[in-house]
Amino acid sequence: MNSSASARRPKRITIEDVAHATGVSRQTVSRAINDKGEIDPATRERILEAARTLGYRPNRFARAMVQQGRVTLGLLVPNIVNPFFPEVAHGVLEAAGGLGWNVVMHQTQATLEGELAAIDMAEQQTDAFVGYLTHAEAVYRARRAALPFTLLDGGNRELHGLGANRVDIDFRHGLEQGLAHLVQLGHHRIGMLDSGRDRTSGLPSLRGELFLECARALGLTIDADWQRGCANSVEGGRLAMDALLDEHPQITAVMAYNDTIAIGALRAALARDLRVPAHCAVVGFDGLGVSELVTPSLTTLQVDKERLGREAVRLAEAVLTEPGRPMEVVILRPKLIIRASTDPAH
Amino acid sequence: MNSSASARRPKRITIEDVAHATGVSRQTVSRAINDKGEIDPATRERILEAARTLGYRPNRFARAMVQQGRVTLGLLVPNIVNPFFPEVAHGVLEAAGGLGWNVVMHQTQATLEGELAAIDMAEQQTDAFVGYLTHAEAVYRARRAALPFTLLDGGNRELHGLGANRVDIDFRHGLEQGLAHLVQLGHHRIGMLDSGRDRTSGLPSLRGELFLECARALGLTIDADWQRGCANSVEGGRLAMDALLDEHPQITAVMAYNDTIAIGALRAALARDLRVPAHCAVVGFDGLGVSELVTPSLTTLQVDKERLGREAVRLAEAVLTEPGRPMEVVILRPKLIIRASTDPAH
DNA sequence: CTGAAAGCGCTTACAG
DNA sequence: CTGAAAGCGCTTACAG
Repeated sequence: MNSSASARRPKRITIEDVAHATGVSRQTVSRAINDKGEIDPATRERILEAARTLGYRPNRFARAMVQQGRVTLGLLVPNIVNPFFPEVAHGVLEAAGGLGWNVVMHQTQATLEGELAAIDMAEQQTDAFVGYLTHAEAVYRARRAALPFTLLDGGNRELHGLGANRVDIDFRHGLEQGLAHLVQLGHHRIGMLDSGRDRTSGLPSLRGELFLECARALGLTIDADWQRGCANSVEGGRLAMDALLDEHPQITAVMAYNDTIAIGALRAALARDLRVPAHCAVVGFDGLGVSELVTPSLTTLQVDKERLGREAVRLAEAVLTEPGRPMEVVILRPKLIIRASTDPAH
Repeated sequence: MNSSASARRPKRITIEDVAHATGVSRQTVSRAINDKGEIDPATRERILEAARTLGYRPNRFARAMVQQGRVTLGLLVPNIVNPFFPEVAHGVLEAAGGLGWNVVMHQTQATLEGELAAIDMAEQQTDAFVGYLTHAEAVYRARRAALPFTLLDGGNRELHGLGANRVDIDFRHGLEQGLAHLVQLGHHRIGMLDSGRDRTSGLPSLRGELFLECARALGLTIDADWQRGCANSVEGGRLAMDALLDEHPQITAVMAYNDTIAIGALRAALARDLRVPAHCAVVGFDGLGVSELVTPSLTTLQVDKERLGREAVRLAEAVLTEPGRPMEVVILRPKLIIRASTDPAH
């Protein structure tokens, strides 16, 4: 009789309990709780009082089932502490809030297990999700879940063929602008601090590849050695920049995979008493808030991260409204922000 | 017959529809969907196929009602873009994830309306919430909601008497350490860049008040004019520091309300060709990641923001498990991190 | 102003 | 291996 389940769960207080305690029916309690009219103020007070003392809270699932519950959106980010993602999250939260949607957030750490776990949660608890998936297997799982989702582009090539709604960043256009800016300033020996993520395969990242293409299109000759993978951190950028300058002192400018790595590059240059940009110019990517606060301030390709989030929600809303809808890809162009790390006049 | 409600909502596909389409009963469909045993593999496939083509997804509210749904925790932050809060959120997400809880996030903008709206959402959609409430009225609403919650300390004095579970920051201990550090370096004319938030009342903030108390305890004489309110931004700190240095050039060090304001102070000093720390030392508060990246790097009182989040979840879990539980206040001590903005040897 | 009935969409025993 | 019954905790018409 006293099963372990009933022993553990203290048996939740229901509307029935309040009804009993007050000597009225369930729906009279419902009227009081939901502040409907058509109820005697005195009994209303009596019921509310009883509900309070019993600690009654309506079961939100039961309520949601009969009314129709609010839409809940899952948001998957690798890690909210990485300063790129709070801005994306902000855009998502604002847009979702405007629709009256709830947002439940999951961190995936960009690992396969993390992504699969987040998808499983999303499948159970949400109506759709948006966010970053870095493993093709995770995308397959998401599709099998028959749950509408919108992918945000982390620059992972493999995911492009997978036919999901996406919000992409136009990395090529960003790199073109950055390189053209450097060329205009007279640089032609330009290195790149690439992400290390894809380097296990021995290949440059998508951004790294586009860098080479754009450089060629501008008539630059880039030695293969001038492009180095590094860990995605300030320290990673510092180490890679240090090695790059050791080996190839003729380089006069570097483009970084992102601002975090670029800040590491600034540190390496300054630690060797190299002047930035006089001896070596540095360009970042992403336009994090911190890029404006470091010394020298960082020239960067600013991505509208809030808009990224807003567009993702817009696509999610579109799919939810119109299930058969053809796939849509939104492409956002980064904007070149010129600062002191390339422009001495800044 | 074609009411506007039914016209708008396309009528959701239910388990019954799948059962009809396949010619089996509801619970056979349930078995197939939930991958239970005791089902003929062939019918299972047939059902799954039909479910896919019909676009069937189990109603999560119905399911949650009969099983017992996962706990959902509300997380209220002023704004996720402010770099203090992602770390708190990270702690919350990690701790909640460990309990198998979902987290739904709300931004309040620290306005009364924002906080009330978030509480209303939390009341409907969650089992408990944690986060920042800056208005006493919002705390009253939260208590009336009979929903367990844990407040995180934003330094708002008014909220301390309200008898809610809290995780506080020991501002006094932090300021003591910061001031003692400055005194040890030989500073005795020390200014403070205070928050502007509470200055409408003409009073210093809680942190500002504690600053004065600690300074007195150390035998320092602080002119009332040396303490200035400012907007909570880099620019706010810059403007206030500029004015402070104009009016009181004898000041040799400043403590800031937080790192953001301190970074503004650094900028103001450097713009006047004052050397930091030789001409003026600067101490921040919070220990944001950016404090390490600016030049000079910023001495600060580091708050363990992730732990803040974890403790909040722990308290929420405790209240949920043991409803009658006495109030608990956890107090976290900031840690002095000495860097170049005070220590020339750094 | 209040209550009896029906139903929201599922799952969980229990028969067969 | 499959189905008829009961029930999860609410709200929404509908009577009275």
